[in-house]
Amino acid sequence: MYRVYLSSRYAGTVSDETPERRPRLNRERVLARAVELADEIGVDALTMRRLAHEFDVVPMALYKHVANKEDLLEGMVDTIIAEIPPGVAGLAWREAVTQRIHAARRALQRHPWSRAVIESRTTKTMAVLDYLESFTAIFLGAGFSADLTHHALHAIGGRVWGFTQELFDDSSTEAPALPPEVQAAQFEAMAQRYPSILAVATASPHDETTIVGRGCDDEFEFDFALDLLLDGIEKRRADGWTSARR
Amino acid sequence: MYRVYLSSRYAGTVSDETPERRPRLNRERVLARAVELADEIGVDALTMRRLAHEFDVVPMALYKHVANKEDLLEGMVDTIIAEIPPGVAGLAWREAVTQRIHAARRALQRHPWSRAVIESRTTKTMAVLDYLESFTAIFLGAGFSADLTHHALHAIGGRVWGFTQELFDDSSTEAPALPPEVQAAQFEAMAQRYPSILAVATASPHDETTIVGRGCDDEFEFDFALDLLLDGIEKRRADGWTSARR
DNA sequence: CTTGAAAGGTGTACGGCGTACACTCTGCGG
DNA sequence: CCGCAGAGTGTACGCCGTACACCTTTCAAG
Repeated sequence: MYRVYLSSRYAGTVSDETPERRPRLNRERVLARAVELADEIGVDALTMRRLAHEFDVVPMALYKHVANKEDLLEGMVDTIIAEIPPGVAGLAWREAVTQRIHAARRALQRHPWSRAVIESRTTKTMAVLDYLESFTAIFLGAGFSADLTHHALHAIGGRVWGFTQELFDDSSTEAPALPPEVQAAQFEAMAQRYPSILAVATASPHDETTIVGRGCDDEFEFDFALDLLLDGIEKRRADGWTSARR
Repeated sequence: MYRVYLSSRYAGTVSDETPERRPRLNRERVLARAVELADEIGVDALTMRRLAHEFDVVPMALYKHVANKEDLLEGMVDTIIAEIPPGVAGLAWREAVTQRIHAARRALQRHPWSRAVIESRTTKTMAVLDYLESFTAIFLGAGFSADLTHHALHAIGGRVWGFTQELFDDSSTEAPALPPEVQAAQFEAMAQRYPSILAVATASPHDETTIVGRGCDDEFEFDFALDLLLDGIEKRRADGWTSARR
């Protein structure tokens, strides 16, 4: 019985010479593996049991390193936010903002679950606040009033993380190859009921330079919207906008 | 035994005269009660079991009316989208868009869970597409190119529903009255580490016309951001913007 | 080297979830 | 009156997060 228990604590090797003891868990290793696992199987499939299994450990073992699942997710967010490279100094505010947002976007896009998790967390961790602080400082440092900065940040919203506020979820998996006559019928019904949507949806692949069949270019959509917002913010600032008389 | 089974199918009355048979369930009643219940207890607490309990019915009874929980949520979304009043005709495009968005916002704000549920659904229901069609038609009808309309819709994104892309969750419940010296210490630490955030966060209550202590005005933030976007869209259109050379 | 406490890992168990499946009962058109 | 489709029931399964008591390992102080 003692042997059995011990053997369960050794890694894959069956021979008991040079048993190669499995390293202990710690919060960092738990979080790092959780992030990887969420990347692989999706955050919904990430359960305490599944994660524990990755370490050949019983589920409750994780609770020595994270308080509960909420704490795990919070720690995962902190982990990936730490991957955002720091901003470069000496840029004009608009370049600084754009650069920072794109850096965040690149980092967080590696983890498709980040948007849902970040947005569903209500309490902000220090890592989050640090990023937001660096972001806010850009505006104030460029001479923006606290008032305008406040509203600008609200307007940019989740885009500070590089998130798009998606409307159509284009990344969805397509329906698996319906027979052509059914597809044609669907298209016809669509054209009848949703002529405007159809006109718009089929517009973008018509550009001669674009690869045919390609849907929307996320990056382009993102930059388009961000430019709109920054244009507006710049103009409000030049006009000396203030919210005082509201 | 027969009596027992029967009695369980009668409403509150104990006397068995004029037994007042409980009306049968149907999809509409299930969805309507689900919406109410989600409003009351939050969508996370809305479970098949809890909802069934509302009807004094066994959980599996619901499955005669909805395919599964996903279908339930989808139906709930359709139900509240149906509450959005139709647009009024004959407005200039910008007024039409603003009016439509505010109508959606008013309708959906009555259901705080709507944002999370709508955004986490990947497949669009007919009600969703109908709304989007009416929205798209405004732009095309005003002479926007399909190209610009496409990108404009992406830029507006979730704001077509009146959603704000929140950054700070101001609606969170405050920490329950810490001792004042702890609060002061926290404030001091905050001021040290997050000076910019603090400056911005405390800026808005300083307006002389605002009620002191009031946080951000959601409605104002929303309109501010929407104006920014519509300004930009209007300008792109006036400039004959096109995405061709990208 | 011994020891003892802190920290890491185990095992069992509970209550909750969505829902599959087989059933009983009800209402209604013939 | 019958029979049948559809409504509602009851039981059960496999997941989930995690409380609690326990055992084992580690490591610094004696």
